[in-house]
Amino acid sequence: MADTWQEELRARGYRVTPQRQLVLEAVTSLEHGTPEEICTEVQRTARGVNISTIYRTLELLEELGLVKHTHLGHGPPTYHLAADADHVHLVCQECGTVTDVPTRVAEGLVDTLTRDFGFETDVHHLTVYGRCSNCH
Amino acid sequence: MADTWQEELRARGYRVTPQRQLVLEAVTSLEHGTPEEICTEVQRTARGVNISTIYRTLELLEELGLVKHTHLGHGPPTYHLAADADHVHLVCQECGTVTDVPTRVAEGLVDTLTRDFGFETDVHHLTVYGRCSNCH
DNA sequence: TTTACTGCAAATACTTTGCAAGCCC
DNA sequence: GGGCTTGCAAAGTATTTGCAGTAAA
Repeated sequence: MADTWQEELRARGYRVTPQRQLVLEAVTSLEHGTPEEICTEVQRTARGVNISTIYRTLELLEELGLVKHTHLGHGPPTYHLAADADHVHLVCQECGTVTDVPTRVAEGLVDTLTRDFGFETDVHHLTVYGRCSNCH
Repeated sequence: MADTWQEELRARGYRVTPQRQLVLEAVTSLEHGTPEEICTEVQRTARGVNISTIYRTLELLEELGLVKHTHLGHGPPTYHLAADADHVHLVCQECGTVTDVPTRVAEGLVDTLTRDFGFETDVHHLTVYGRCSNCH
């Protein structure tokens, strides 16, 4: 399963470029990152890369199902690998800390929404706000 | 319990102004609204009110615990009365529809997070993404 | 009168878009 | 070589801030 995504790109008429590889690597190594942070990470290797390329690339990678994003509050969205997405974000409204917990915690919620409302939950996009154990 | 919030304002050294009353009324009648939408609603009564006043007022009303906001996706946040907040938002990633369901559906999740992670969930700020019954 | 509040305009943050040059295939 | 991609700059959308005039108490 070496370079599947590259082939997938080409199969769809897109091209494999250094920028796209770098963005995917940055998302991988950062685990969680805003477009700005990803841009900074990419620029450690290739200085010329523009922020608008980051936005365009993230949109493309998301369309391909390689990365996902979540809204963790006011600011810019956070991107992460779709493959690493098996967790739910807990955001502390007090200190801003983000904790990852297994999606298993939302099983009951998912079942209820499916059963009672016919709603198919995207658990990987779930963010829960509240107070972490340090802040109460 | 007529004018408690006005007294609360004054008690804290703030002032009761027509703008603040109008914003609260707009949030009440809209049920859910972005700052922009609230501004438009307010301006149906008082044309001169500026969008920056809306932002400042919403921040104040939230600090007082009268209104709350949620992030329903990319765009601007949605404000609603704290008193009306007893629901969870289901956002369809396909058609964009927002459905309100009782917070009760998240009981299990809340309990698990409290028990296993010491995390105190703010259910009223909970937004669940996925596909609604019409979109799959 | 005192000083919080507002409107206005400018600044800031985040994201998108147009276009000519560049590079993948 | 064709056309998808990129960098750059400019425009667009969302929000914040400074300041001087206005109004609540």
